[in-house]
Amino acid sequence: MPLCDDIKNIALFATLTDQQCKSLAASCHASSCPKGTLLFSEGSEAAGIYIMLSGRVKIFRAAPDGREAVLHVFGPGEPLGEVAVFQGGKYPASAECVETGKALFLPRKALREAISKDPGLAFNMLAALSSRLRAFVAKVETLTLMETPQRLAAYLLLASEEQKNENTDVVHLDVSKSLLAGILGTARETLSRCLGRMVEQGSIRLEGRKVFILDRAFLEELAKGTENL
Amino acid sequence: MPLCDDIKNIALFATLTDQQCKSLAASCHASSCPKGTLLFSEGSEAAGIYIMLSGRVKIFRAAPDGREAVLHVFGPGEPLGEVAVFQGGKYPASAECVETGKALFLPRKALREAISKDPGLAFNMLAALSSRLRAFVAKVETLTLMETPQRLAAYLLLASEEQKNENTDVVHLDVSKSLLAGILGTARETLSRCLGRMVEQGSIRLEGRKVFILDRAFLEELAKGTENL
DNA sequence: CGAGCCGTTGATATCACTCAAACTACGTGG
DNA sequence: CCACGTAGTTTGAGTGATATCAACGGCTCG
Repeated sequence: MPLCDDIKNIALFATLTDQQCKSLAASCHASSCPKGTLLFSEGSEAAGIYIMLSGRVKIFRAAPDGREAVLHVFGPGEPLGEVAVFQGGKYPASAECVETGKALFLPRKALREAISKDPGLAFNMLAALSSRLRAFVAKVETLTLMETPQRLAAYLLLASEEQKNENTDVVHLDVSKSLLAGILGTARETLSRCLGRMVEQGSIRLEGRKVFILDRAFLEELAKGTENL
Repeated sequence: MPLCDDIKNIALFATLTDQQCKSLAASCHASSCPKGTLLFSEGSEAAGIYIMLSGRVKIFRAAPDGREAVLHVFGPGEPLGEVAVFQGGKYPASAECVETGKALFLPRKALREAISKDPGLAFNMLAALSSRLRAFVAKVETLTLMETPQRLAAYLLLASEEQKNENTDVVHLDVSKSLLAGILGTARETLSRCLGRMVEQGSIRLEGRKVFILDRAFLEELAKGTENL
């Protein structure tokens, strides 16, 4: 069972025994997701959760006029759609693949059974939701009290934290600039202008999707609101 | 034990047996919270969760310049601070009492033990966090794609839904207008102006903290973005 | 080669924040 | 009973930032 190995590599299921993994593997299935695939849409009945094995998904809410609010971008190992399994029964947002990959689907019944049998899994799930909540807290904070340049600076610094495997000051944007604009809650044009001003001001250098941080201190001041662009 | 009765009335603990309630009651304690009390502040080490028995608390993040982003306002029966119990160990935001009342404190260890013993409680907790996440999804959506008048209209309609015990079209604001401005992610002045325009336009009537909805259809159109103020 | 997506730049208008001031309601203490 | 302080609220005027509309160049992919 190749699925079994996939499951063991998911942080959420790290505490499970081989036996439990097999049992889970029996009720779930993997499918390939070309870019553009809609995994589920807001308001639709929730059949279960998805976990990306590869590729990338954006979670968003769409307005009638076509604009959308990006809530998260999830990569491999991250579960999506759990909220609907535990409350309400319907997905609160839509999920669309933005980078071709594979997704694992796990029916809600199987997940609930696994949780009720294993308190460890319950705690992992609680921790996952909690960390999601933390992300939202940060998002609401930036949306409410920061303006676009500050949000952008904060994003770049955070991304460089996460990518500190390479100890240089290079951040590789793992999303398109359009999507990044969505993540920051602004328009493509505004993001473009902000980046332009940062380059002009000398705090960063741009090279495609690579961002070279030239003046980290300045970005930090900017994120704190001490400085202006 | 009066605490035991209090615990049974909390939705989160509805599934617990009398025995389990007693055990929980033994490890928690209630305290009075005058308006202005800071229950905890962001970044501080989390000792456990609080559950309001009466009164009201606002959860917020503060910026260095004194402005703040209001994340939630919780009333009786709602737990706060759970995120830190399951992940990270530190509170992600601050909690301040905005209406004098009483709060129950439950140490994290006691909560974790209770959850590991009772899958039902684990599911209740997962449901509570999930519904919190739904609230955040809605909040991020309004912050990202709506402007203040639309957010206000959406808030009024939602509040009138929740207060449909009285079948009239009267919404009683349970928070001060300043706090409401914080909840909507805007400035006091802007909120004041928006309300003024609504009154002028004829869709609502104001009387202290009471809002009379005169033209519900208009507010609905406004919230959808179809109409303007 | 054309279609479509991505990214940039410019011009314009509008919204909302900031600063500033007055006005209410409420409770306290003289 | 009134003067006073505080907290809450409203209004005005000015300014800055961002969304929107529009046009253009680059890129990939069929």
